[in-house]
Amino acid sequence: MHELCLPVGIPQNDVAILEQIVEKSPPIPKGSHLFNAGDNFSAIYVPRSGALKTVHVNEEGEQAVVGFHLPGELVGLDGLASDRHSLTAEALETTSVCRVGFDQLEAVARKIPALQRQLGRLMSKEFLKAENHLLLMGNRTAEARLAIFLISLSKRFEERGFSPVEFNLPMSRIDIAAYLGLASETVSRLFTNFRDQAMIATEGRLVTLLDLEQVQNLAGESAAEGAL
Amino acid sequence: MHELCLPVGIPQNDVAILEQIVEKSPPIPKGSHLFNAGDNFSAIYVPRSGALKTVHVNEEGEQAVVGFHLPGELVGLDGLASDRHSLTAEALETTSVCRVGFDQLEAVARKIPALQRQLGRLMSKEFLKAENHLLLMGNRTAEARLAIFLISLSKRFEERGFSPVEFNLPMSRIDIAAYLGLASETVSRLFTNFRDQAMIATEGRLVTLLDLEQVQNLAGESAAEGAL
DNA sequence: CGACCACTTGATCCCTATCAAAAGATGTGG
DNA sequence: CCACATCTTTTGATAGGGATCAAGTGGTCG
Repeated sequence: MHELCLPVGIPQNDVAILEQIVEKSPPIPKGSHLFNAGDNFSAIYVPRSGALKTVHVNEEGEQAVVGFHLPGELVGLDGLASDRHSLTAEALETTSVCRVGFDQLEAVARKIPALQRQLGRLMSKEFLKAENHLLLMGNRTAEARLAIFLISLSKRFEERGFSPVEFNLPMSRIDIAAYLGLASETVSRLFTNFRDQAMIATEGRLVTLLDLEQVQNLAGESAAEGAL
Repeated sequence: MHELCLPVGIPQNDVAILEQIVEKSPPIPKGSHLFNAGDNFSAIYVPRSGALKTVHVNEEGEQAVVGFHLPGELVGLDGLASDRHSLTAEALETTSVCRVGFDQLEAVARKIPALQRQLGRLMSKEFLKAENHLLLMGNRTAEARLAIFLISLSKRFEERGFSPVEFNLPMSRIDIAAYLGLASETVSRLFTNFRDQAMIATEGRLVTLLDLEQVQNLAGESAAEGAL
């Protein structure tokens, strides 16, 4: 599915039509921006390889990470409400994306009711992600936040055919901290703790989950819920 | 606009059509549920009077407040992704709502492209609200959170033709705390502090903003952003 | 090779949760 | 209409989790 740059659950017979409006862009380098807050909203994107983060930068320059986007995951719907992006999307590593012009997508969707509904579902899913993120930030210990984060990543990698127990984090500790609402020092310390308890092994950004059950314990039952 | 049970920006000529699919339900009493997490998703709602909160109740029974919904504000889109509601909507006081069957809304939208786009915008706006809530919870002091909350409420009341400086909170301190990710004691103390500094006056749930500028200072510039 | 980040680890402090208790509210049934 | 039960709100005391400040190490890129 994500080879076709289409995130999820599109009926087979509609794929051909969609393929026509998908543009494959050249890879963008690490650190560069796919779009910036304030840019006109013209398209949604799906990474084919690499990874993105979406961030909100406030007036004081602090940046809050709103989401991470692995291959096959949607980016860019934040611009739909006002025709301008409210977030900035930045490549965490060299990343190639598929671009789907929104006007064209709407035109196609108008002809195919099933696709129209899928589009609505897709938006709603983005909403649920934000909601889950919210629940993560509200009233959980730093330990639980990181545990939930690791489990969420594990699931997402697994869904994409990668190992759920050993993966490379595309993002820095600083980004993780900004995503979880913590200080980067705290995140670093937690990784150390988890390692000392033999729950995980780390080597730089390579993470191995050694005792998944224990991680899930720390995460609470909430880990069973939807992927972040 | 909210007299017609339609939240925002619907072109005049489409209103007549929409009126046909809007059902006005009898008022529901305080504490009762408009829908529960797990319920089938069949409609979206707009309060005409009263107020609602949407909550996520986890396995341990703790409840996180995801949003408050004043008259004219949309409720229920959380169910779209999976055809089941992920949240519970509870009346904070006696509340009457308009119900818009989603199948019917989709059918109408299919005939009117402009409406289709509005619907997308509406969903995206819900997404932005969640995102703002997220930024609120991440890395802000309790003081700043409450200040932002008060300013957001002020704006929303103003948009509905009520006084922006004196209003009755429909929700308890406990609900506010659960929304802001704080303990209810902390919220109570903050109200006291704000009152002691002559920023606000309170009498139970009646709040008067005495020094809006100072409240905005505490909130940081972020208060200038979108309504929560 | 040097400058600049990312990361780790340590020490300290402060904000806010938690525990406790009392004083309003609110609502119910007799 | 009052009395009792229950919930909300306030205020106090205490403790702890995580932020902050600081310094050193390691990795990366120009």
